[in-house]
Amino acid sequence: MDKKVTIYDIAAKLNISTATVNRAINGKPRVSAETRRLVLDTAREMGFKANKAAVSLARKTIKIGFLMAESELDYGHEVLRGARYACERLADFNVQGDFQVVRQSDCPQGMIRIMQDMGQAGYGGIIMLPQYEMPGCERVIAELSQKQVPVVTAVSDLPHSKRLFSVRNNTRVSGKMAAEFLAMLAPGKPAAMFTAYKNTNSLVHQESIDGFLQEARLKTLPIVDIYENQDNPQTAYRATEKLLREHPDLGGLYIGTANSGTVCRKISELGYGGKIKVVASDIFPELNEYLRQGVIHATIFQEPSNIGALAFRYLYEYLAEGRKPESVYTLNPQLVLSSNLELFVR
Amino acid sequence: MDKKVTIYDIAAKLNISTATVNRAINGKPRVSAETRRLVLDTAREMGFKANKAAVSLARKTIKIGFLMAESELDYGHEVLRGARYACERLADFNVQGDFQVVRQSDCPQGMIRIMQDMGQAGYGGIIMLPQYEMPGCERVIAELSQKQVPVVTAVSDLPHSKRLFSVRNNTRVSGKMAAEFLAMLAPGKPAAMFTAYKNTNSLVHQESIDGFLQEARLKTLPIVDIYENQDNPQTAYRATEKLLREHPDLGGLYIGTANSGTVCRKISELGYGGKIKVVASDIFPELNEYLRQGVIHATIFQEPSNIGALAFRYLYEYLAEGRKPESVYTLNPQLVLSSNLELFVR
DNA sequence: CTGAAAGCGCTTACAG
DNA sequence: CTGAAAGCGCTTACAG
Repeated sequence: MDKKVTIYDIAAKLNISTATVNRAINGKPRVSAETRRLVLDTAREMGFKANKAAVSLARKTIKIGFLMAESELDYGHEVLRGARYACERLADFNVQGDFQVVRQSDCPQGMIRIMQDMGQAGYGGIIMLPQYEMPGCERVIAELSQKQVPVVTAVSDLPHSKRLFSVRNNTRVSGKMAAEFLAMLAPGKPAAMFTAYKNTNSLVHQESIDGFLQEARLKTLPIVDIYENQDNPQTAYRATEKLLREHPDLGGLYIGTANSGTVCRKISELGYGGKIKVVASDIFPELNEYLRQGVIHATIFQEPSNIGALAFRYLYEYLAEGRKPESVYTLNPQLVLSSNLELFVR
Repeated sequence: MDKKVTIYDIAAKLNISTATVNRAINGKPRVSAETRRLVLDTAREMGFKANKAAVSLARKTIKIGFLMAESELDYGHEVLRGARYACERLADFNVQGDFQVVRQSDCPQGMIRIMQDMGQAGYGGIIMLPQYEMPGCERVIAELSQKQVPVVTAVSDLPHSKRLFSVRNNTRVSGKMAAEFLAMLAPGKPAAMFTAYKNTNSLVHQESIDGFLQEARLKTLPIVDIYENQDNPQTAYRATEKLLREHPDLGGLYIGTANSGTVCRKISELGYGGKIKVVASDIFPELNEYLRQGVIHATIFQEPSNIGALAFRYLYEYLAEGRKPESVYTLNPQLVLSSNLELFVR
């Protein structure tokens, strides 16, 4: 077991102070280029790795901001909860989270202002959940990243901005799984999909549609239509009615939105329960009952709190440990049947 | 944001030294009962929580032993890899892992001796992968836990021993998922299962059988037989032949063992590929091909390296932070189709 | 039973 | 550009 190398060892070997070693290693100013090279080289030679516990103890607190718009959906709050949880777990490592839920009516201006303030106030980095329309956001992100205050997007993404990285669901794979599953249960029968928004710039929705269609083609599953329900129960309800009226011979349905419950209720009411194979999304109160009755055959789930937790944790690791991030982190969807549902409900 | 409370704050308030506060809080000897109560009470009042970074920096190294028998299966080595990985991630927190792979011929005596040595040598705790037959093991575990050297079981369990906790797969749910999936794909048709060992005291195997049968009953899936293949490709090969000979009308098969590849090969050879719905286990090289061809319809997977990683991490948290462990930690199985396989192969 | 002090491995003003 | 020293929040011999 090779004893761990400390900055003291490097300092001693080079006959310089630990302060200089520290500056050199962490890319801080006030070191001659020559000394820096020397330190860096011997550090590598000796296999030096800074001790994280010591670092976090000695440095000043890292502040991380978290910003989301208020929403009636549970989803965002789950993400927030995950971020808070990650923050608590890191509390002993000198990080502080500042979690802000901005009123819808204040978006995007209010959110942008808070981001700017955080940039002034010495925050280490910022996590934000972008909305569909966020004019002006790209610019603030660029300004902040110029100032070395990285911004991270979660849930949705602003791929053309200067955000450091994004954490979101792998909705493409969700779509593919849904199509493959329906092709197994109702091979060759016409199938349809519900999505929140068609033809928008919303990456995650577009990707789930793409994945669904792609896999359907591969499995020769005929897709009759893709319906939009705008994340709105009312619309979902009516869209379901329309779907079943237009396609009474429907074999499979993928509900790729937050409104699985509403859609299933309508399916049941119209007497289609069990006749159509249904893949839902997320986990919601009535799910167990629908699975038991055979109205739903599977649901595709990803823990939203993980998005928040990972965004927080990865940003921390970038800030505190200089970990080079991926551009996009995607979370894996899981196929949940009635027999493993118990593993996902607390 | 309430400032964090340190032992220094407690010491100052009570006009005693931090050394005494430390002893009181960590249940160390040499403190009067009275002082201890006082310290404990004010610590609670003030909301004191020891800073983990500082603790790990100051205390002496915790040594954790890891013991497994050599095996030709990849499985154990994946578990080992996971434990090593967890150890590396904790390296900055003053933990040291000692990973030992014992020759089969030396089991269980050799393993027991090493455990005893570790107990003498001041190890903080030990992780072991029990074999089916481990006479004498229970006794050593009892001795060690008496000496405050907790032993943890992974993969398999010794539920009647004094092990601190166990980390293993949730094979009951795996069995249930397999049955439910087969009931969906081939409703009412006769189904069978392969297991490694029937009628042994091996908990994980028995639980997967129980889960499979239980769910099959629920979904009225007729189970014609359960075949044993002893984790041996030869046996698996012959058992497959026997199965198909005895039940040419078979609708579904759950391969709940490490030999999915062998079984599928035989199924293909005998021309049953695609005619029987198959749920396999684990992820192995030919899997993708079998999924594509429709020989396998799904596989049930759990990252074996997670078992090692979690065993290490939870034991560390018990040792370093006094975290009270559960008795059993089970890992969730995932249903993998061809469309999400890419997420599981590196 | 209790305390003073050194030490864990870093970072950070401060002084030069 | 460089260094001496204090400090982060604990633990641990050592002395009393």
